[in-house]
Amino acid sequence: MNIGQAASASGVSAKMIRYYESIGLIPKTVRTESGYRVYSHHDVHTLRFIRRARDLGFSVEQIADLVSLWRDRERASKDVKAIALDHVHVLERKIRELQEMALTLKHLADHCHGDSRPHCPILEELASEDPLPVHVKTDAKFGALGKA
Amino acid sequence: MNIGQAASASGVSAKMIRYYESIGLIPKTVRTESGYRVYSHHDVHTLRFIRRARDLGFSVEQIADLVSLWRDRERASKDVKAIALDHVHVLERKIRELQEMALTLKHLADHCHGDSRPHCPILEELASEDPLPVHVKTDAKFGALGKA
DNA sequence: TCTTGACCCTCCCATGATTGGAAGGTTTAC
DNA sequence: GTAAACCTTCCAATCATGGGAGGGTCAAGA
Repeated sequence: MNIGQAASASGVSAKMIRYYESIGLIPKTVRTESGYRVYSHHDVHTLRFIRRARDLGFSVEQIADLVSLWRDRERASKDVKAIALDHVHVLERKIRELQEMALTLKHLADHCHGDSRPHCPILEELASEDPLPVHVKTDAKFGALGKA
Repeated sequence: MNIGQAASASGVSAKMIRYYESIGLIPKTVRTESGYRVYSHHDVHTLRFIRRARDLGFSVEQIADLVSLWRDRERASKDVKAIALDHVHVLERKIRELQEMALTLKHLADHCHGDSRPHCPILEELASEDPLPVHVKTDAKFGALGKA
């Protein structure tokens, strides 16, 4: 199977498959004489595993750990669970941060007439010297939240 | 005021101040003879405005719009409100995505004994050929959610 | 057999916001 | 006068992903 077929069978783009190979998340494949990468159904299975883990928001680093646990028949399930729960906590923290932002903003927007006049509590609040009301005390690292 | 003082007064790092200048979010400042940037209290006020908007998760592009509306005494408040509400919707979508991920993961973790034995429903689910249960149907773009 | 289009290859670049560092000049306080 | 604490510019890295250029390969049809 060529990379394109492996890509559509796994849901991981050809670009990403090459990238995963380059960073060592997946091993280097066999190549044809002319240099084309060749994939087996087993490889596709692994790629699908990776894609599912990505869909759950795991980082590539965590996925590497999960894949190696997956391959390890002697693994302890607590090791897997620890990674999963750790990630749950990260997700929950992000969720809380976003909720605080959304709540604060909604509150501000509620108080803005939203008409053609210039008066606007949203801008006033942003321009204020006082601490932002309730909710907001952001971990600024979170920044603009990935790309839209 | 030097850039370091402006940074600590505004909460925006010197690095970021230079960056904001380089991308045109803030205008180029006056310089001393020796090339040091000089900031006024007014500049610091603007930087603080920017920082607050960042804390609420606005992108630099949106902040540019907000700053120009802020400066515009003839602005219509509906323009500001539109940006804010648009952002609220983006936030809410992200929140929903993360909640789906967290819920799915928690569900899987709940069914994992987390002991020293290898059996693990989390890995089984990731390795499964079937669609992920409930919750998950991710906008993969969201990926690893910024940096930990 | 030749051509064409659909593949594949490897590089490099860009994203967004931010931090880090190197190499070098300036200011300040002792 | 010197050392520390600033400042300057430029370059690189982060993380996962996509885009594209420039070039080779393969399969199907004329």
